Order: sequence, then structure tokens, then C-alpha cells
Amino acid sequence: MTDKEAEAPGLARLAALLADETRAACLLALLDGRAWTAGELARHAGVAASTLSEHLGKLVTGGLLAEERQGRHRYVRLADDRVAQLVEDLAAQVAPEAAARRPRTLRASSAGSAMARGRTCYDHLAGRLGIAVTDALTGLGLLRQDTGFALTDAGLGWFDAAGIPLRPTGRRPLARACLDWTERRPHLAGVAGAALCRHALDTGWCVRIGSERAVKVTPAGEAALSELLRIDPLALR
Amino acid sequence: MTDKEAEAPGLARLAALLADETRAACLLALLDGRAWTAGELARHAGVAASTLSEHLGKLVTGGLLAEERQGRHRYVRLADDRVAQLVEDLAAQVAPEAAARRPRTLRASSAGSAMARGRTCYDHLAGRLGIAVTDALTGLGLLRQDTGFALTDAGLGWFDAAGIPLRPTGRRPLARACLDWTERRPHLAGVAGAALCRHALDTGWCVRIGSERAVKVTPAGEAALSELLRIDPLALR
DNA sequence: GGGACACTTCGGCGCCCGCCGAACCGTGCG
DNA sequence: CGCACGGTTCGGCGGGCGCCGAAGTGTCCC
Repeated sequence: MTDKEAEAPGLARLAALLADETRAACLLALLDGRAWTAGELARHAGVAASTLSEHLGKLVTGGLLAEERQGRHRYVRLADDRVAQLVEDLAAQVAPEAAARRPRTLRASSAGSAMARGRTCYDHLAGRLGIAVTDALTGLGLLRQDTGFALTDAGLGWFDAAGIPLRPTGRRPLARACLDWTERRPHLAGVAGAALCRHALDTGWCVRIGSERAVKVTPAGEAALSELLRIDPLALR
Repeated sequence: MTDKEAEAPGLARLAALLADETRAACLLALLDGRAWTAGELARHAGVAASTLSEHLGKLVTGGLLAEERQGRHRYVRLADDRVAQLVEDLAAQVAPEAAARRPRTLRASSAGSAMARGRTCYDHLAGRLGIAVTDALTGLGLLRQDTGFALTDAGLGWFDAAGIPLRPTGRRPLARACLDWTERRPHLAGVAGAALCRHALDTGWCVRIGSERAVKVTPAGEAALSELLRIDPLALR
């Protein structure tokens, strides 16, 4: 009771940080897991540099962003994966109504469909690619979704055999479900999701398209995913 | 990209609903999973009835609350478990700073410590009781946390043997980790967490203290938890 | 029917906050 | 050295929103 009372102001203050459209646009952009400069974000959000500077100040002091100053640039990124998860969760909560509002005819727009095919979500794979990988892991008995969301012992072996080390960190879970907000289905996040995504980018299974979050599977990636996870290459196109 | 752009206003609007201290207090109060009347919430939050009426209107049209009108009363409750999860997540995110701000000497205050011992979190057990149950399930190999968060086959058998049916619903996960914001550790939520909590209250393993979220383990509950999960009764006091 | 009660609507007040442009500061480059 | 450029600070403007009290609506109970 006393605890609960004390939580309300904090919760409101945290939510207030997210309750501005400009700041929300920044956080969503930063979901790509990379560091952006203040100027890039200002152009992205369509506001004056001075305005965005104030927003960044609030987000940083609020603990949502971490900053790194290099020369005359100010780079910001999401403070940690907890913040990323929070933004993802909120975005997923909003998705149903957003999807209903979205005109059907635009579903095939090129930029949108590239994002729908495959993208990164902070530091793991999302979109149809992310779903396909998650489904494949589940189908092969490497990941269990029927009783929660966790790798199996066979799953641990698969990561080991594939040469993808899973280093457990402080309290980030090894496997976690992240609700994809175009596919409306859970996909693999957590330490394993991040390691798999990093491996996929490092070994050239997929490459980033431009400077956006969208990713494309390479021929080498199709072969690897087909061999290791029995994923039909056609399902990714 | 186009999707992301469209998400920002929605995310901001959702966050704005949570960004008011009065509304936050209401949502936290409603985490007990029960329906409150408008008047109760107004007194709880310390604002005029007219003010709270407007807040309820926003929360209902925003989809966070469901309402039920009975006679001259307006009952509201959280719309669904997704909303409850969202509020829990936000509260957990805020907890670290709130805990740091909290004076040490008050830790043993009676109301607070009753809440810390055991409480319900929307529809599952939390507090030290929730942690103890989760730890016991894990220690007995019924719940796996090392590779994610999921029941094991033995765990499914345990629920069955204990006479606690697990009815899988639409897309709510069977087991989910909910981060406790007094204990700072994950405890069992999801379908299994809710079923266990309901069973505990139905069979008298624990009872609610007053009209708050705090719960107390009964002697019968101590015996049952000791027998079924090898929980030391002393750990719950 | 009348009165108490729960809730809602409305008008008005005051505050907060996001926005911009202009001035300012520091870095990097020619 | 000096200019260009990224970022910050400040003043001022405008809109939005939470709050209240008073008046209104509907329900229950005597």
C-alpha cells in the first residue's frame, strides 16, 4: 500500500517521457540498437535541432537513453535492453489499432514490405525472418513455446554446434518472447536472440538494407538457414 | 519505416494515458485484479469525483479499462491481462529509483511488510510468497528459468496432480516471468500463475488481508505448500 | 413521491510543456 | 586563423490538460 502510493508519481513521470510524439519517434528509431546523432534524430522527427536537444536531455536524465559525446557530435542510444523491451512492449500494445487504421492497399509498399520481410528489433531478428527462425527452432524441438518460452537442452546444443556462444549476462534472460508488431506473433529475443542476430550479420547470413533496420537474407544465409534449421528459402521472399 | 512512423503517435497517446499521476494511481490500484467503483478510486487518489470521472472516461476509451455499470455504480477493472502486464512492467522499471528513494527505516512498517510478505499482482502471487513458490517450483525441476521461463513436463504433471487445471487461452502464455518490484526477482505469472493463485485462494491456502492486495498464508496453506513444494513455513513469516 | 446518493457535464482557472528562432559555445576543417 | 557546422541555451508564444465547484441526470430506498 505505502509502496504502491509511492510508485504512482514515478510511473507517471516515466510514462510522461514516452507521452510525446517526438520523443516516441526517437525511441522507435533507436530500436535499431545503434547510436544516432542529435541532428539525425531531429531531421527524422521533423523538428528543430533546439527542440530535439531538449528532448534528448529529458530522455537521458530520465535514464532511457545513454549518451556518448564524440567531438562535436552527441550520440545517443537506448540505455539498455530493459528500455528496448519496454518500448517494444508499448509498440506491440498499440499495434492492433494501428493495424486497423492502416489502409490495406499500402500493405505492399516497398519500404514497408522490406521491413515486414526482415528487420532487427533492437538487437535481435524480427519480421517474417524472425518469425521463421523462431518457428523453425520450435519445430525442431530446440525452443519450447507450449509451456512458456525457453530453449531446450537440444536447443543449447544447437547453438553450441552452430558456433554461436551464449554468454549469460547479469539478469537478462537467455530466451525471451518479443511480440512482433507486424506479424503479431512472438519471436526469439533475449541473450539467444541477440547472439543469433549478431552471428547472422557477422557471417553474412543477412545484411542491412541501407541505414534502416530492414535486413535482407543473402544466398549464403538461405543455404545456412536451410541446412541448420530446415527453413524453406521461398518462405523468406 | 512507414510502419514505424505510424506507430509514434499511437505510442505517445498510449503513454499519455499513463503519464498522469492520478491515472497511474488508479491503474496501480486496479492491479489487484478486482473492479473498483469510481467513488472508491476518487477517494483513493484524493481528487474530486468529477475529476476522476473524466479520467475514467479517457482510460476506458483508450482501451485500458473495461467498465460495467450496475445501478448507480460504475465499476471499472483493467481491460485484460495485457494491460496488467504493461502496468506491471512499467512499475518494475520505475522500482529501482523508487527503492533508492525509500527511507531504510520504513522497510518494516506494518502495511508495507504485509505487502512485501505476500500479495497478488493482478491475478497471480507476488511478494516473498510469490518468489518462494517460484523458487520451489524451480528447485524441484518443475519450472525452468536457466534457458528462459517455462514449465517442464514434470511441471505440467505437478499441476495436474495437484488438481489445478491449466486451460490454455488464446495467446496468453502458459508461464511468464513477472518482475516483482519489491523483491526485484521474477516470479510465475501467465496462465499457470493465475491458476495457482486462484487455487490458493479457493482452497484457503491463503486469504486476503482486508480489502487490499496483501495476502496471508494460512496454517493449512503452510502445510500444503510444505508438502507439495517443500517450502519451509518459516520462510513465509 | 421525495430525498439521498453515485456519477456526469460544463465553465473557468491555472499550470505545464512543446515548439521555434536567435544568440551562443565548442569542435573540426580548409 | 577563420569559417562552417553540430549542438545548446534562452525567451516567448500557444495549446493542451488537470483541477475544481456547481448544476444536472439517473438510481435506489424509505
